[in-house]
Amino acid sequence: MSVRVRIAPSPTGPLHIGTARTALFNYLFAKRMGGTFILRLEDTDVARSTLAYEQDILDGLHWLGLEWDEGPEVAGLPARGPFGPYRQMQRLDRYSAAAEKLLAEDKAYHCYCSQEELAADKAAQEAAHQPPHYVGRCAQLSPEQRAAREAEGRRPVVRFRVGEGVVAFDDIVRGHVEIDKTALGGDLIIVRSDGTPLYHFTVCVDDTDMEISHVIRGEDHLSNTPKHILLFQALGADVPQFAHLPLILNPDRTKMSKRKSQTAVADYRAQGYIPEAFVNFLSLLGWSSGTEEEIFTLDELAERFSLERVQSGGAVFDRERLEWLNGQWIRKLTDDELVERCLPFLVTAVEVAAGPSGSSRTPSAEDLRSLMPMVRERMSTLAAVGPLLDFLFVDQLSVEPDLLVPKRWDAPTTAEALTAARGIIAEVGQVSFEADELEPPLRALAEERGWKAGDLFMAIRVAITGKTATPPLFDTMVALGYERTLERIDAAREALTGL
RNA sequence: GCCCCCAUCGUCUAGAGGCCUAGGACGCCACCCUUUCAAGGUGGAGAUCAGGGGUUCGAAUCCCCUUGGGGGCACCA
Repeated sequence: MSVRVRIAPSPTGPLHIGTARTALFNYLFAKRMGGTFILRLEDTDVARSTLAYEQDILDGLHWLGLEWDEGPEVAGLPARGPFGPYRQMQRLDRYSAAAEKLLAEDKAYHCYCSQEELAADKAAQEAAHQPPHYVGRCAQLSPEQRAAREAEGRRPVVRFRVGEGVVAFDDIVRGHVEIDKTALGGDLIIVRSDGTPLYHFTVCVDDTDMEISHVIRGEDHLSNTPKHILLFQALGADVPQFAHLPLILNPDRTKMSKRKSQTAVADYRAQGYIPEAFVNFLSLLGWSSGTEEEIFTLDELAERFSLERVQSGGAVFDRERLEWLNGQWIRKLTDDELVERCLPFLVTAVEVAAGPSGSSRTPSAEDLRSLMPMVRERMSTLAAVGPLLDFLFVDQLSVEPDLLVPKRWDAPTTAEALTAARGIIAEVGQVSFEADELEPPLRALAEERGWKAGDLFMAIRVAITGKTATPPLFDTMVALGYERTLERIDAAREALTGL
């Protein structure tokens, strides 16, 4: 039996962390088992589905490297796979055929209950402390009764007969699960009164048609699984294997949500997280290799993954850990790769630093390439290049005057030190402006005047960068250039006289 | 309310009866390196394995109960 798994996102919002993790685990399982990974778009909620969301989801999956083997036509690319269409709105005839079949076999029936009747039932059940369920008012209507309701102009929904008893299944991650049918809420609606099918039904029809062998999804679907099993059986289909993954949680241990966490994959991407780290991080939410290694590429994960090693308790999304992993992965990239990925972040950071009226030079790939060695181990996200280098490209540096004076110093000392340092720097620059040439004479100056070298360097650092945390000072001076280094020191001296 | 699931350091986890006086990682603290910030190195604090009963010569590991947490109960997906 071949392994066929799917990810079935609904384009009613941007790609969510939880969907991405589910996609990843399905992908890894398929790769590991030599199976097929399928993408199916569940777009039957026409009111909330948009093309923009669909594009965001597709972009996100591509970004993560989760290429699907079968899927719909998207953005000009043709559909792939023999089980299409892979878009639910193109499968409506399949659902109505399946519904007709269930109706014909009396496994489903037309229900004419109004929203008001249903609401009243629910209220009564609540008052009686009973679980909400459909009372079965239309379960045994005679042809005459049906005709009477039709005559009133009522449009029926299709309800699936749930019956009595217990549904049991063996979940790959949770083990044996049994749920009594009375907990299912009564006969469930599979087709709306407007004729459009509902989620639980479409999933089962599609999974059957697409010969899905394993349904790997979030734990929030565990309670729905009996409904699906019943539907599969009624459809005369083989019931797939189920594996319910632990939920990804907010810090307060509730299901991860937009309200309490950042849930859109695109937002992390925009903040400079890289896919290698993101995939690695996601893989560790609910799964572990069983060894003490934890840095893995997508391919390495695919070699090691198994559903048996999936955790059953929920996992809090820990941003600090993601950030650490991101830094690890950034340091693994080559300079060229890093330059390519960082450049857009640097460019916008420079624009922001220059301000709406300020002028600046737009950094090039060559610029960044030469600066890479001094920043790469200082970045945990791509966006971190910004504050590390933006001051090199803005024409007018704005420095907080108070910052100019090192902690142990006062303004006159600082001015004096900058003046002395300027002289030395100017002198060195006459011959060759290099980091190795600058450091010894400046250290000598500090010694001579009885200053701590660190204080002197800090004064210069702030003067030329406007910041107290920067890449190594002498490299920074060289990167800035002789002229501009002196200009900025002069500007700082001037600013100091005002203090 | 009803049903289901879950439960090891703050967080992610290792652990499938003796190897556990519970291991690793993130974070935190200290020290080293050091011109700042990082990175790196070393060390440390941090979990009576939710609690209580069993089973067993022996339990974090098996069973039961309690407690706590979460999820699901739509003409949403």
